[in-house]
Amino acid sequence: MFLNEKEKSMNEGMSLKELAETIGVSRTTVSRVIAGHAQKYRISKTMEQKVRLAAERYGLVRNEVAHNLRMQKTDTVALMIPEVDNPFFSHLAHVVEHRLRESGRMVLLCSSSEDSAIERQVLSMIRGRQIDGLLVAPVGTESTHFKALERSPVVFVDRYLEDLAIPYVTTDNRRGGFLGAQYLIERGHREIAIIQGLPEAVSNQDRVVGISQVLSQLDKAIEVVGHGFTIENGHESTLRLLDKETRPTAIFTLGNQVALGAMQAIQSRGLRIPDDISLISFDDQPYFALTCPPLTAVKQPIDLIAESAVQMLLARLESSPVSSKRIHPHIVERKSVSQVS
Amino acid sequence: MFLNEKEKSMNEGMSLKELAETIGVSRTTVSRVIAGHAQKYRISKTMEQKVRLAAERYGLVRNEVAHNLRMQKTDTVALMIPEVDNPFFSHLAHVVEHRLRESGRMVLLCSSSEDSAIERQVLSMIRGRQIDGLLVAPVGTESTHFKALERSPVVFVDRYLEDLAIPYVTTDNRRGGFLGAQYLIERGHREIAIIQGLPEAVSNQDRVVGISQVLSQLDKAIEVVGHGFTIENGHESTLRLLDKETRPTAIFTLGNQVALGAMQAIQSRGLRIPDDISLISFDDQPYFALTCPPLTAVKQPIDLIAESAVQMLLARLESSPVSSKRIHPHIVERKSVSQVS
DNA sequence: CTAGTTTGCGCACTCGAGTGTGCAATAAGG
DNA sequence: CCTTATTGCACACTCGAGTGCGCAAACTAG
Repeated sequence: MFLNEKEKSMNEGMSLKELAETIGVSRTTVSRVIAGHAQKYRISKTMEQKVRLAAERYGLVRNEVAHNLRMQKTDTVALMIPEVDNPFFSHLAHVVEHRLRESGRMVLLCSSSEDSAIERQVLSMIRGRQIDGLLVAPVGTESTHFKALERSPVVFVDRYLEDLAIPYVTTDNRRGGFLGAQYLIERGHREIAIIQGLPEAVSNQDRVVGISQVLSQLDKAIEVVGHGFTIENGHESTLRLLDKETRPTAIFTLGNQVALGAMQAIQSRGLRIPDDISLISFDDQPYFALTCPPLTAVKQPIDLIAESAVQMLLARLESSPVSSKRIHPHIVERKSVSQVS
Repeated sequence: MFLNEKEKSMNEGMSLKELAETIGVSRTTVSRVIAGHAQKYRISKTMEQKVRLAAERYGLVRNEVAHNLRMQKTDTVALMIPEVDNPFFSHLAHVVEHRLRESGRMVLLCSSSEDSAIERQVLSMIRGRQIDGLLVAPVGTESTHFKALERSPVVFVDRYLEDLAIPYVTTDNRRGGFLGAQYLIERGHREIAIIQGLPEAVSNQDRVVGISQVLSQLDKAIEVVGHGFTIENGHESTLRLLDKETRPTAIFTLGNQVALGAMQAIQSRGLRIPDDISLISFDDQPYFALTCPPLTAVKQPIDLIAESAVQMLLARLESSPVSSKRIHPHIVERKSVSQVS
């Protein structure tokens, strides 16, 4: 597009090659002036001005594809996340896009739909596209298809694969799990149910580990149910929990969408939060302050995670050494957890 | 990346050129086999098999940049939206990415941050990148920088510029505004305040027009305040409304984030919805069902909008004729609007 | 006015893949 | 067995921009 119009006459869009022809100089010269190498290649001031003016006048638009081929880079970074429409990831994408644009790069948006097969498919689609780097939240724990990328500028974000030499930025999920569980324990809860997101996701696993560290001190075995960072999972898992003979006194959901589903389910059963049952969730979102009741949550500093990940990737692009980061979450206390006597 | 490793020995990633050299045939032949043109160019079955096997064995990865240069297309579509982290747009992006991937294309994610200057900057960044098409929700009403794209495969989504010959898919915002206002009127509301999103956005303007059609029948002049599809705008505008001597009996917010801010503000003043004041919002979101109280909203069929836009773009890529679409919204009734006597 | 230096610019190559055409080797026909 | 058709493959070009190097013209110096 953009260049296949017939009306070349209008001042929009003329390739470097065409411009060279219209002003009657070689492409070489134009290329050098545009690249700012005029001095280096001893282009006369006169000629330089001539080219500059013409570029301005005719609206020079360099063919980036050709440029990319020659330069062996594309100023493009791929961002692969499980679902764009999970607020956690959409915010992440927002910050990433913003920061990368500031650095003159563009973002290729890839979604794995939490499906390892799609992840592999997408990976093969971006292979060969000569992207400069990759930011990815891997779906599962399978590391084979990332193995070949260990020496490439890749940074894991939110999730990671420990057995690979690929740096990552993530919430300290164990600590988050720990904090959340502790919060419940301190308020007298003993019958605590965990509704997890995707069991395969490392972030999820770490959250569960953190929670276990607290709950294992109790006699009770921890109950972890559910499958998927979705509203549906939250809804169905909660219904199942509520139907049991001994209902938990508190539910800890491990994802913002899961919490939404849980709330729906609890309300649909005519129960009240936190009077009848308490609810706390991992991953705080703005609207948690407005739900009924406002939800207490373990907040992940998404902006910080996203910016660190971009910084790290930019560092890797310059071959600077980087080291993985776990960022501390904290509890945002609202009104969804009651004190149990 | 992906190819700059030294260990070519491992079966990951060998370019067409390299593969040709390793099996001792010309690149031409490999290229033709891979492109499926074996028959057309009379490549022998034997040779074809040989190439196919080698491709499989060595893990052929074609250099897409070179391919793109030669083919004058990139199988990439740019999606330019104001903010990725507005749930409306993140869902839109989700569907778009999904559908385009199914068609073998990738998505270049661009954000304009509701800023016309950034929009222009981004537009110039994708110019020359030889993208196949563009899906865009334009920021304002300025059409000059899109003028040059009239004959290119561009589709406006959610917002549009009527004076350009560029097709669009959008909610029928006038009708949505009409429905929402009518809903309030029918329930006895007369003092209605509108908190708009961005006044420059066509979608917003149309909503206001639709509302006016209903409210102009009343004696009252319509009160439209606010600026921006943000939580902050919702919050501040609402506070200002609440501080007036005659408080409106109902507020109609023209964006999902605006509604969130409005709720916060109302609650912070110790007022209750819908007893003290009613609230209805444009653009329904899943969590609206869980707020306190559940919010009544004018729902836009985002999936339908996104899919239509993609369909339309794919049609344009095949030079099929397309015509713009306005999709009907409808009211999702919940509990945030009271009957006023 | 000539020898040497500097300045200014463009040729011809590169990046990696796709394609029209030509040239051998083989097969078919008489 | 020789001619003609057919098959099989690769040369050399293309896409558009970047770059080493060389060759003229202009300038300086002797």
